[in-house]
Amino acid sequence: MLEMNILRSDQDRIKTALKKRNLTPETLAQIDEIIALDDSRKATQTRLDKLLAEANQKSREIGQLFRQGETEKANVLRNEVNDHKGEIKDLEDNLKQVKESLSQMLFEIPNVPHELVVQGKGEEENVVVRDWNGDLPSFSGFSPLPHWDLADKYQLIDFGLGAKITGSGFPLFRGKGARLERALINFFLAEAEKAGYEEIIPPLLVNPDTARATGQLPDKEGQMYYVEKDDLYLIPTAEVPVTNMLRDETVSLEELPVKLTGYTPCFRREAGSYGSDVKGLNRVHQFDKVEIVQVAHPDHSYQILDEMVAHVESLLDKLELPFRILRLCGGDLGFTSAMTYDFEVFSAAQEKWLEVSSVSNFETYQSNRLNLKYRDGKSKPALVHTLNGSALALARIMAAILENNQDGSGINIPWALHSYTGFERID
RNA sequence: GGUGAGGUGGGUGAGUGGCUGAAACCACCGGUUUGCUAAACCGGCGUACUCUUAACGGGGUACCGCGGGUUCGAAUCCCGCCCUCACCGCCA
Repeated sequence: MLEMNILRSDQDRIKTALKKRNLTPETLAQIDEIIALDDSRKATQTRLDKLLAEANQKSREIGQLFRQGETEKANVLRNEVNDHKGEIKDLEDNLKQVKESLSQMLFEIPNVPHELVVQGKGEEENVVVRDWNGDLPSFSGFSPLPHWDLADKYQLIDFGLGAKITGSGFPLFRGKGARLERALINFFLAEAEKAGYEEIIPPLLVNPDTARATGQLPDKEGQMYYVEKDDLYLIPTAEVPVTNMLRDETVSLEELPVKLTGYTPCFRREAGSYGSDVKGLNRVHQFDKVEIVQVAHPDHSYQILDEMVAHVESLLDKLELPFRILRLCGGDLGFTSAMTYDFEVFSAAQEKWLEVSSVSNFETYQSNRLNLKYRDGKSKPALVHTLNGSALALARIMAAILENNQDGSGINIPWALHSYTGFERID
């Protein structure tokens, strides 16, 4: 969530920037409400502190008087303290309530877009910052099959069995399909470790505090699978457990940037999706993903964002996949992000660009909720910037690899994966 | 799941109702000393909120796992929850 003191001191800039998200006027008006409510919070706080100070003072005197045997005077004071108890209780309750509604209202204000982010309604207005200028895969002598047909033909993925065991959107990988999946995971992890990321294998279920801290709750509650009996959520991305490792921590300057990577399956209910978008691997309830996370000094976070984008580029280069990079416009930008680059890979048979990675700088939006700070020696602890990105999401990469590398009689595995798969071709 | 012990500041750890925001030690920072290092000595050393100040700073409040309660007053007493450790049960 946004920082209250910045919201107060910088509200014009923030309002202007938030307009890029095409927010309703009501949402923008909420900022004024928040500030007004915060004013009343301060007043209540001040009044309460004053009463408590008095009560504390008198309590100390009572102790002294009792020791001196002056019980009468003590009793007078005791009654005085009791007289204010009602008001103190009211103020405390009021304060608690106000704080709660304040944070609830703050949760509803999305992050402030970076100045490079353009205004826009939706994905059509995203800015292509790096287009694909090479050739797109072309096929002669046969018509390319979409990946779900290839998966079937070469027995790589069995969607029917997945549906039988669990339901639709839970693919079952088998044989060379399973090995290719595992090869991709290992390849991505190895590349991340080469780039200096520490590998994490986190829990796949998280408690509500954790889900709240990275912003999945209350925002995306309906998108997560929930285990009611134990009050736990299945993670929609490794970002959730990995970023929460640092919740309520203060890191020293030398520890920055913290670089973490983790492979996990990701679980998403994807309520409301339908049509060709969900065919095959395009949109599934369970998929594998290697995530990269960085915790950075605010002065360096955009440099680090570029570094992370370059890392994802290098992965796609090595996989020989045609891709383009978009900077999301205000309307398409995620709720918690200040700037996001999306990577799209061309899937040759579907003739579609598929989103395979999203790399974002959250600035202090996440760290504020996480209470994640750094200390630079002398000054007070300050909030860090957090960033994360997929490097990469497996399902759609798999789809693109299968479709782009088919030659009519089989599928050629990209060279970079050979040592991970142990085979060079599927046929 | 059962029983027992325990959760105090960056760490170890004292503290069973007021003089304890919290001893002591370690770590850390500053200083004295020193050819350098070390040692010794002196000083400093939590966070959040709030009021005040041009600022340095100063005042107040809250926080001893979390949430309630008792009391004029709670780290300390009571209740609930969470977590850790040990043993038992179950188990990949």
